[in-house]
Amino acid sequence: MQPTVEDVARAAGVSRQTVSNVLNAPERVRPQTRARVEAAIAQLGYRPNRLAQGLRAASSRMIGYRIEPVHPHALGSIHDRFLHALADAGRAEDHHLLLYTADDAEGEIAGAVSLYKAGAIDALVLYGLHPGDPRPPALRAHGVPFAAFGRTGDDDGHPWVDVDNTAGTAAATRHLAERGHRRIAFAGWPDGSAVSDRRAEGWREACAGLGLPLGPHLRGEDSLATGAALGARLLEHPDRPTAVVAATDTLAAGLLRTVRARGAELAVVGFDDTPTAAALDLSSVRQPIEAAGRAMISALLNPPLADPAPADPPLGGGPQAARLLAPELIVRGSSTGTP
Amino acid sequence: MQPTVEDVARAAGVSRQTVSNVLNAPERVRPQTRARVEAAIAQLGYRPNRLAQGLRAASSRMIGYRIEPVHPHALGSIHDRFLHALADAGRAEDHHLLLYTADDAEGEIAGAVSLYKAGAIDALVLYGLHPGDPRPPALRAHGVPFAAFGRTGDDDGHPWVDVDNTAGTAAATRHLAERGHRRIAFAGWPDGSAVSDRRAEGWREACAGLGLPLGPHLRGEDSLATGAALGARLLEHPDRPTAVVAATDTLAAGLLRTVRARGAELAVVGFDDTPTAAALDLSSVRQPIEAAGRAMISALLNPPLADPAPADPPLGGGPQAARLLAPELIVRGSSTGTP
DNA sequence: TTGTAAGCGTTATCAC
DNA sequence: GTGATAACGCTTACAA
Repeated sequence: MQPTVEDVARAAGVSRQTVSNVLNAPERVRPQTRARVEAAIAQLGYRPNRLAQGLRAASSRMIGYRIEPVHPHALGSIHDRFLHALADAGRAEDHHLLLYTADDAEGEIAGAVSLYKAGAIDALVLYGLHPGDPRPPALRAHGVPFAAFGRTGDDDGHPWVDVDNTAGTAAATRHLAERGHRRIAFAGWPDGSAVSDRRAEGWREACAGLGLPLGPHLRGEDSLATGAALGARLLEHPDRPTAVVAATDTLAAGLLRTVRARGAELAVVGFDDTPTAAALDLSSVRQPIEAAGRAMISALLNPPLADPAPADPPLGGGPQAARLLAPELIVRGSSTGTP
Repeated sequence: MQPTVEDVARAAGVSRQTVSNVLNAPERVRPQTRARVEAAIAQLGYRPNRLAQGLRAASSRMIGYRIEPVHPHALGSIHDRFLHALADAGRAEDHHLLLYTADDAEGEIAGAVSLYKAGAIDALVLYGLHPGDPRPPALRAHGVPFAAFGRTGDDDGHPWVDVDNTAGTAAATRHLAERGHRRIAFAGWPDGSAVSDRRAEGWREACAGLGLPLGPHLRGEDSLATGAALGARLLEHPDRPTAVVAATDTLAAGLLRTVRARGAELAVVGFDDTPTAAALDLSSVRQPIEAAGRAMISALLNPPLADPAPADPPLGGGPQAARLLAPELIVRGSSTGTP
């Protein structure tokens, strides 16, 4: 059994509430008394019980996070970096992450709502958002506070943080142009993926800004095999590019495999700077995940959660701008040959 | 505000305790009454408050887990698989993971003790154990229950689960021998790493069992660059091997880079089956992490935590045996050429 | 400044 | 089978 306020009070020769005051409103306690209480706390190794605090305060100081199964195709991900960043940012605010699993988005919602209603979590962190994502509206309907890492396109009702994907591929494209490449392709996922679209947009805009013709825009699912196949298509393309920007490291790794297997010359830049990128000597765009984690926690704990006054001016504007974080290009050997 | 037992009781026209009985001892309640209460629960969306339950039961149903910063050298890791497995195994038992961060082992201990004393966690999961690891004795001294994934060599006082590293490299070695290799090297970390030692042992024993001469045993820190350097040493070795078993995928990837850059022939098998292994077409030994996660949770929640009777027979023997899990060799292109 | 009293939501005990 | 009472550990009015 752990010591309680009562034990501390007895040891210090004061009442239970004085101990509480020492912890929560020290200025109200005579220094001498305070010192005695603090000595007792230290000596007994007393820690306030978080469950009791939470029950009283109606706040568990826990943030829910659904951990997804590791996708077998994708090469390592930045997910573990994100999780660590989140946990670390929470530490400063005395909040912790509560991990849970679910089989699908529906189960994720049900699990989150259940944890919230049970008072196990105060809020939720969502990631991997996509257009039409069912989670934000569902959580909103159930009154579960949350912040999102990524956007769905309909993000006005909740705090979010995102990485400026467009800026990332634009930087990659400019880097390639600086190395002398004039014909730069892009490899992304199919159709309506908002992330891939934004990354393609950065490439397109950068090419336009530089006065370069637009190279081929290839699409395929995010796997190594697809990347390799796209590489073959690129090398056999009638209008063969000398460089390619890929929407992910996985695709880039596939491209690179084909390129290297054939001894061909094709500069490649990936996205995410996964550990695999370093292993393959692949240039890649690195997301500022640590900053994103801090921004998420801050978004969750500061205005939205603390003061949900209904008639206040909407969030937008100032703070929102700081939530779009700029990525950084990491240059390696895969993009530094000459065309 | 969420509904409470009281609300449910009022809605069902019974008393608070009857509601509690419906949840915790349904057989004691007349079916008719029970149905009425259950309807009220469903209609109100009532969920028992976990904080209140925890306070009452002196158990938070939370398991602490320190998430370490991502090691920048290592290629992806199996850590995210482990974490998911753990969280998923906990779900079945209605337990959740509480993530926390720390700067070093000392901070990890302090954090864990603090969380435990605060009633925020019931127990801890440790991983990355090494001989002389300060954590088990410290936690034991503070009375914090824990289970370890991995062994320190002095593991009698706590539940643990480990992967049979020796069996893994032995399987890799036999696989290479079957492909016709007669001279097989090993690349591991330096000195007293228990894990590397066990992996080297599997290779050594398998070679002996097969009547093969022992190839060179190289050592270096776990990085890509080191792997690449070891690869060069191997290719220039006076007694050049035709295959090598590496203690990690990171070392294997480095070896492979040198091998492929020089167009040399050297079969390589890694360890961990990280996503990078698939990317590099690298054969690798895959740890049964999902099973390990389940075993950890089970070790934590079943005998040790539920019934810490002091004078009982020690754990050893039967259950212990099942805690050493057999890995699986995943064969890919890096080891299927002929010597 | 310090102490008294009440309540957060749950469950176990014990009468009825 | 059901209902009143108490207790888990903490905090916050409020009174001394």
